Amino acid sequence: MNVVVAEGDDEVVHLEVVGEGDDDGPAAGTAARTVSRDDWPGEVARTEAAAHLDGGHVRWVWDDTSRWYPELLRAGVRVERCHDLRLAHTILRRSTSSASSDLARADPGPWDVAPEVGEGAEEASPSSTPSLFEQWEAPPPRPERPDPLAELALQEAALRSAGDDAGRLRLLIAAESSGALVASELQHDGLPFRVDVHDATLTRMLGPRPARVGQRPALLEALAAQVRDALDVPTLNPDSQPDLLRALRRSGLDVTSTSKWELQRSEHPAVAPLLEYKKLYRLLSANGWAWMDQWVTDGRFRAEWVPGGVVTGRWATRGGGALQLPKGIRSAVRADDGWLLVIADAAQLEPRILAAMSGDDAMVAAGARGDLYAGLVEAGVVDTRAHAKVAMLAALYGATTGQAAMLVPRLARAYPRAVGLVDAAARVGENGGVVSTWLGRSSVPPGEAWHAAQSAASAPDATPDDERRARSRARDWGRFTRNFVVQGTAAEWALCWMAALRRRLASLEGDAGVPRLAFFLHDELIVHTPGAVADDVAAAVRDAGREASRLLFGPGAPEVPLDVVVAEDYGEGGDADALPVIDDE
DNA sequence: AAGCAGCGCGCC
DNA sequence: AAAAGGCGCGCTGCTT
Repeated sequence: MNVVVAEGDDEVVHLEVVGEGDDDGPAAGTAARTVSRDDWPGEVARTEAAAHLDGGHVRWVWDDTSRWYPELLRAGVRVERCHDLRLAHTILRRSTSSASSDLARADPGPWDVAPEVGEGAEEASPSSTPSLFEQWEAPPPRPERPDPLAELALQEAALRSAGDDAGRLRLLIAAESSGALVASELQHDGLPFRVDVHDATLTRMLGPRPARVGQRPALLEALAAQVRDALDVPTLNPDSQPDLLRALRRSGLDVTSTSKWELQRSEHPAVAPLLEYKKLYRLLSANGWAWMDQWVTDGRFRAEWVPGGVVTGRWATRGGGALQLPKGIRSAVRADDGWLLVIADAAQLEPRILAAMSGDDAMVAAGARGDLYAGLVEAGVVDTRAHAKVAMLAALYGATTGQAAMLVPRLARAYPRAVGLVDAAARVGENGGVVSTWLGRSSVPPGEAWHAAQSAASAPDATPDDERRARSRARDWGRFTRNFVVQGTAAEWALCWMAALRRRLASLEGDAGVPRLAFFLHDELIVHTPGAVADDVAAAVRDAGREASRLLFGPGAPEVPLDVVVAEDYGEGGDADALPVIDDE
């Protein structure tokens, strides 16, 4: 049963019950209802409960999960399933599988706008002066009230037009929508974060919190003084890149930037304190006391999670830098008393996804015993694990120089199907084409500037510079599409994993409470759980991983090994293969 | 004063 | 002397 949620005005919500659905019969008492805004969470809860009594399911169809679900969560109401029309629209509009549908061919409309920022977002501010672009172009589409029922019908038609690909697209949309529910829940529930532990870390690393904002903590100030001494510039502000670069060069360092990798190659007494200064400065500016005050409330770190925020289908976040939580401060992520964290990581996900989607049985076999990189060594493809990793990542990202130049061809000989798949995706991109993930999320075509560069190079009066630029842009886009198919399919696996886990967690309620997803990071997740059911959660995490592989690749799908740790804090450890590659032979 | 580009670096 | 995909974010210093 679908219930289409449409806004009436500020006071009321229209609910249109639609019997249509994949596996549900017609709904009893199909009807439209209008409920007051205050009553609607209760109405949602009653509808869910009634459906479950019948052994059925409700799918809430709404324009934008982030607009409706937060207020349900605040009222203590959770839903099992939804269909997020905006996210589905983006997928269907771009997918080459539904390119001939009315939905894909229509002019951009209200469903093509970016999501609103934040809960109860502020009204759009009237822009002061229209840009030149806005003056010349037609005005942007009127913010007419989108009609969810009409959009749902368009989406159903688009899915029907996809023929054999419809099943995969339906799975993708279901997973994307489930992800939207998770995203709202993650923001609502938050990640348990101990400010006392974090403050202790900051104090140990930086010195006590300065009394004044903008004042350097003591240890940072001491390092700044060492840098000034070593460079003999008493007034140097090490935070200013231009000033710092000038001072470095005056002191005889042969550097063209102030970046870490370049400094590390220089021998000078200023280098060590400067690198330490930069490290601590980063900690202070990105995750210092101000960050903690702003983003940690009531013992929870809360970020805004943005499903589909990356073109490949990965999530983005807004605020707090949730996807960049440095390893060094993760010990502050601690379970509540009596609770535990279940921390799970899909090992070497992207290479395994590539092996599975390309049907490269040899590469699947190399990963079957656990460590895929070790498997490459055992198979005699490369001589060391480090080389295996460099070769694999080079194939995924399109590196062509350095060690990759030697290693990738060996990989291609051993695994022609896998390497062939990403090479083919790269060629499509180099030619300005569009590629798609396993479930059918398609890449956006290159923009106007890209085509302009290509035309310039093929013009009769093209200079060698034009040609070089065009080739470079083409290769750039090829690396993007090369990676898109794998990164995007890995994101689909992760969405399915999370959706399958979410369903399992709902049935694991213990006396002390319900285990909740608390964090998600591309191929890694954290569940905050009552200690008594932590082992059940760990098992559910593994089961969900197997389900994700089956959903994407069918019954014989290769397994993605999971590192699952039950712990009190997020602490040290984690993925041993985290990027970037350190290429010191 | 506010917006933006580039840099640098954190994460996967 | 850089290199290979996707991001977010804070900072400086420039422009408007």
